[in-house]
Amino acid sequence: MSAINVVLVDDHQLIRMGITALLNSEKDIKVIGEVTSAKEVMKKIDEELPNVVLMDISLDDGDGILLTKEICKKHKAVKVIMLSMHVKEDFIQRSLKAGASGYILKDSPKEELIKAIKEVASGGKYFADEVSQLMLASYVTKAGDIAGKRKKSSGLTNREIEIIRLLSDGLNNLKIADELDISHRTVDTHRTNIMQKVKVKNVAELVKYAIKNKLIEI
Amino acid sequence: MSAINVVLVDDHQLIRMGITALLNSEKDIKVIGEVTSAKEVMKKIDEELPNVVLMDISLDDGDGILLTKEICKKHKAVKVIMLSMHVKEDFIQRSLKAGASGYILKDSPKEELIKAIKEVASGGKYFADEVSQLMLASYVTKAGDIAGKRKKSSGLTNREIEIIRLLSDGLNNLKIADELDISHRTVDTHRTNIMQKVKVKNVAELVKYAIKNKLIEI
DNA sequence: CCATAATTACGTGTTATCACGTATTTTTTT
DNA sequence: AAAAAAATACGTGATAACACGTAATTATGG
Repeated sequence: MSAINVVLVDDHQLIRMGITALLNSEKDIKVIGEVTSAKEVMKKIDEELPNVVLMDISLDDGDGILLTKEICKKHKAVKVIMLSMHVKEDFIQRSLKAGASGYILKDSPKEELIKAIKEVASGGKYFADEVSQLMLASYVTKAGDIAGKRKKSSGLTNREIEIIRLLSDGLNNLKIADELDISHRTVDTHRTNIMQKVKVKNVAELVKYAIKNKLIEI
Repeated sequence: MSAINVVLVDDHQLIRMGITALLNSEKDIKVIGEVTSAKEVMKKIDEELPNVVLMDISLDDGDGILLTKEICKKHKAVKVIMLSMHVKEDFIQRSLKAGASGYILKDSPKEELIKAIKEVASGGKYFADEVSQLMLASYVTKAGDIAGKRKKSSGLTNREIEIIRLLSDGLNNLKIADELDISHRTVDTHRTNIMQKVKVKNVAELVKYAIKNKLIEI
């Protein structure tokens, strides 16, 4: 069989080198491209059309999850595995929703990474043990519905939280509208409602609110 | 000249592989040992007596800073460079106090790591640009003198940092102008320069930058 | 004392934000 | 099925942000 072609997206040089070194020792896997910033991702994917993308979830200049969504929408055959530092329920959910086929941790043993790539390349899914465990626990309690909990504590709706995240990532109304496939006027409405609800009066304060309440990571 | 002997302390497999791969391409530097957990560190250092220790600041089963303190006390000739994921002021301060000779980030370019090792091995000190910048910003307000030592790090001016803080607090140009007793057009100029310097394109990203670099607290 | 950096300030124009609204459709809950 | 909540969308208008500039004063370091 031919080797699995992998494109690596991570802004951490050491991580990139580590993964490349690790994967190069596998003869069935070939790293055909490395991307260091969000804005170069789509171009690279379009060019290389890899079998698997290893996607860092937190890029300096963007959001790995949004990129994943884009990739999955555009190229159905390209499978994405998220690479994350921590086990965060929220991130896992959003990643899956975006279309990721796997979720592993940066301190996973090398065997796990290789297994994940092979599994995903052949159409399957793979999640790190810690992640599977969390998903199971979450499923058992209430079918993974953390939204309900947050609703009570903050009064924000899911959509509003989604928009806070995008706003905090520096997207303007038009780009958010584009992302969510709604009118920019709707985004404006959400924004107004959000500002009122969390009692802030501009984006700067909203970003701080989002960080404080762990809606986003920095 | 003989090679610089390095011992690597990090519990992340990918990071260890990355660094080793990177350093192996340098003929003046030799990785003579890798340690994955805190409790093995001292034994390894005692045995190998390396020139430089690359120390992950956050180990699963211990504290890289405490280990650094121990190493520096016991072996004056062994220099320690901290490896950190983020720019955290208190980590930097504690590391310096513990006796570290350098502080670099895991997403530093490879040249920086090599430069740091060589500099430190020859008795000097080395800090990543982002770290120097923070030290500058932080100590300039206090009585510190470190500002003068590494000032050429392409950083922000005092006024610009002041304005970032006010922007991040949610003040608009007019209020900042009022606060600082200058024209709002001047604030606009500062804002433009800041955005260009830190390479962000709106307030949301600027706030995150400020938090990341500890210019403000949340 | 001279060069450079820092701080100050303004002109002009485009685009985005924010603050009021109103209002329909869809989803969820009771 | 009815009520409530959430998500959708638009009108209008004032204000602010952002992107180009240019350019004159301070400080400050060599």
